Parts: sequence; structure tokens; C-alpha cells
Amino acid sequence: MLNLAVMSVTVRFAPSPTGFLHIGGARTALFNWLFAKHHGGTFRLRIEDTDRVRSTGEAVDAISDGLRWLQLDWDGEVVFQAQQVVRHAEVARQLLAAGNAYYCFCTPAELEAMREKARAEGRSVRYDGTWRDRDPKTAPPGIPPVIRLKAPQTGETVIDDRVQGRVTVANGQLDDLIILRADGTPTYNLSVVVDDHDMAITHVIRGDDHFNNAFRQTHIYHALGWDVPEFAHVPLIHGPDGAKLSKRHGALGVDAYRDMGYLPEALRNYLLRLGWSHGDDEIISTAQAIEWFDLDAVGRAPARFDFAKLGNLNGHYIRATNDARLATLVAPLIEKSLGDRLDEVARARLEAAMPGLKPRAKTLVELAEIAHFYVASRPIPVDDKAKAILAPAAGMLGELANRLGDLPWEVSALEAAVRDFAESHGLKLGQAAQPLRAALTGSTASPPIFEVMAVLGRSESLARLADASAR
RNA sequence: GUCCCCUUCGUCUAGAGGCCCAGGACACCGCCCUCUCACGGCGGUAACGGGGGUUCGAAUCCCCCAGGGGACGCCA
Repeated sequence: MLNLAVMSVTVRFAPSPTGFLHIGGARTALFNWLFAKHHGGTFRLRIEDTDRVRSTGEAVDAISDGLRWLQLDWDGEVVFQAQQVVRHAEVARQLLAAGNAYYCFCTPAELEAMREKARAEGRSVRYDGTWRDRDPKTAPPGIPPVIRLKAPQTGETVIDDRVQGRVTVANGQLDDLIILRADGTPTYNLSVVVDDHDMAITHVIRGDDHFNNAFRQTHIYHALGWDVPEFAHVPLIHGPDGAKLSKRHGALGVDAYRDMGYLPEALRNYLLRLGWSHGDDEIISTAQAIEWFDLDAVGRAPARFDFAKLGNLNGHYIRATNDARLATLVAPLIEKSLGDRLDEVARARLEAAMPGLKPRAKTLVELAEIAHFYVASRPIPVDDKAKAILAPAAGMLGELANRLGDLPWEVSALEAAVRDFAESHGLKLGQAAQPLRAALTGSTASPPIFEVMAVLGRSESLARLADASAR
């Protein structure tokens, strides 16, 4: 057991760079980051790239970009596991020399046959220990051996997991895992143990899919005489159907969430509440999360990913975001659909429109869509419903435009004038407001129409009205 | 198949023997606000997987069953 009183908390996020930073990894990273911040500790990033074939530089970039976007900054230099292989192999030979490991000359084909047989007979699938006590001198020639850990065969191994609780496994269930491959490269479990030890990791917080490895790794720690870190295995995230998260439902890279228009703070809040809670709190700031986060409050059951709740949270954070930042985030999206840069007038109008726009969007993509009419060039596009409203209203709009012509151009005066106009024509306000909306926004749904007019300005508003009554 | 883990409203969860004929949030439904659509406010439907125990008393403790998930690689 570690003496935590004298050791400062050090955790790590250790993805293998074989793809993007997916949503489960992002949550694991978040939990590690919060735990480190909560304890005033250190959060390290280690890239587990010992699989040279599947690891790519693009994936390394995607993962670090994803972490940066989520504002999960790591401490110190990134550690690349592949650069430590010499050290790992050295530890394997040290284990061999001490009699805690041995050469195994079984070929992959033989092992496969062993597994096949065990499966067929309904036994648990594991190495049978053929070479555990056999003299290497009796080895068949020409077969490069692997090194296996001489794991305890009797008794049991106990892990006091910070999330899963105390779990006990009979050592007879575990076999002698390979720690060094025939080509002399270390395997995952060895590398992890050596790196975690060398990096002075105090708490290993990772996905539940690693739980079984924790027992094997514990054996390696024991064989080496090293302190075993605290483990915390957090449940995986499932798709809406309860099955493993697939690409179809959300096992996307965090960059995909950014592209769908989610704010990083919304995604973080959502991920935090997936499997962790603090009473009835739902909207949780980063400062509060750091103050409150604790491994003991992490749930043990896997959670399902729910876009509806993410959307709700995102809507909240959009509303809470100031107009300038929102305009900056949305402008590129609009420019893309417009195929043109927004000039300064348009940028200013966009920002001025944000108070009316932001309670109406759940994503930045939606925000860009509903903001589009503000900066569209005349004649603005008009949807079918709006066209239907406009058709019989051309005369009325012309008359209304005349009334509006020399008014002080601000919300209350415009509203008063239109109300007066409606009343004098025996119309309800809506009967005047909807045609106005159709003409000015090209749609039947928009922010309050007098606010729209104020943001659009006198000349643009009157020009759009003229366009509409001229149809 | 073997081992390990999990099981409260549709979803995320609160709940650590009486405060719970179970609370909050999202989603859904209704009403209010209202120039539309949202936002917001108010209200509603909806859950302790099943069966045995322990106890004066169980969502909470124990056992069994069922269902779900994870792991069983010279991948990580």
C-alpha cells in the first residue's frame, strides 16, 4: 500500500494512438484531470504506442487536440511508451534473472491449439504452464522464446478498487502472462507497470475494460517488489441500446462533437454527470467540479449515452455564453454556408442579434442556421410557409412600410406603431406581425419581430419589406 | 464456456434500515407567458429485475435466480 500522506497525487491518461479521442476516453481523461486538480496533484499524458503497426502520428495529434479543446491540460512532457522499451525489456530480464520469470518456447500455433482445446472442453482459456518448470536446455532448436511471468498459482489476489470496491480473484484463474515477446519487445502489461512506477503514478484511473489486467499487473508489481498504486476502474459508456458504444451512436471523436456544434464546457458537464453525481446538482462549473470530484461518488454501473440531455446542457451553455464569443464561434459556420466572408457590418449585426438568437438553439450549428437570415443578402430566401403568408399580404406590407418610414427606429416605437396599425385595421397583432416576420426573416419562426427590425436597421428592414410587397 | 462486475422512472441519477406508498434532471404530455418559435414558470405520466431470508421495519443487509456488461492475444 502506498503511503499517500507523503506522496503527492499523480495520475495519467494513457490512450493508445490508434484512432481519435473517443467519448469514453474523454471521460476517463476528465476524471483523471479532476482528480489531480482536486488533490493539487499532477496529471500526465502518456501515449501507449508500443504497437508500432497500429499507432499513428495523426492519432497522437487527434488525441492531444481533443484534450486541448476540452481544456484538459496535462502537466509536463508527453511520455511516449515506445521510447521506454529498452527499460521495459531490461526489467523483464531482471525478472528472469531473479527467477520470477521464465522462457517459454511455445509457438503461437501451439498456443492457439491450447486455447482451442480449452474452449472446446469448457475450461477457462489460459496458458498451461508447459515451460514454467522445464529446463530451457530441452527447448526445440530455432524457436525464439518469449518471457513469461512466473505468477502465483495458489492463493488469491485482492484489489481494493476505489470505484469497484474490494474484488478478489483466485490466482489459479490467472495464467503466466507474456511480458517480453519473442522479438524482444515488451507487452502492454509490463510496459504499463514499469511506466506507472517510473512516473510515480499514485492512482490508476481507467476504463473498466482494464479490470482484469489490474490483477495481472498486481502480480508484476509484487514480483518486482514495487508498491501497487491505487486502482479506480470506471464503467464504460454504452450506446442508447445498452450495447457497446458504436460509431452510429456516439463513439465519435470529440472533434465530431465540436463539429456538431457542442461547446466543450457542455460536453464536459455532460460527461461528468455520466457516472458521477453530487446530490441533485446538474449544472456544474469547472471550479465546483474540481472542488467536489471524488472517486467514491463514481457509479459502478455503465451509463448510456443520451444526445437529448447533451443537447439540453449545450443549450444552457450557449445561453450562458457572451454574445461576442458566440458571434465568433458562429461566424465561420455562416461564412461557410454563404460562401463568402462577413463584412464588419454583418459581424456587428450578428453579435447584436445574439440575445434573441441564443435561447433558440441547442447547438452552434442550429445557431448559425437561425442567424442566417440576419446576414443574408437581398432578396433573402423565403421558405414555403412564409411565402404562403406573404402572398395575400403584399398590400398590407406596403401600407405598413409607409407608416414605419420615419419612425424612431427602436423596439418600443416600432411595436407601438404596428399595434396601432393592426388595431386601426381591425387586425390582431399576430395578423400583422406574421407577414412582417415572413418578409423580414423569410420564415415563420424567429426572434421577436420588433427586435429583428431593430437589429436589421431601418434601411435593410424597409428594403426587405419592399422586396416582399413587390413579389 | 470460464472468471469478474453491474441491475432505482424511457435516459442520467439521489438514496448508505425508519426522513421514501422513493427526490432531482433530460425526454414526453398539459397549462401559463406570448407577434411566431424558443427560453422561462407551473403541473402531470413514469422506477426500486424476480424470489427467498434477516429485522418491529429493507430500495438500502444476506442468499438464489434472471438479465446486461467486461475480460479471457507474442493488441492496448
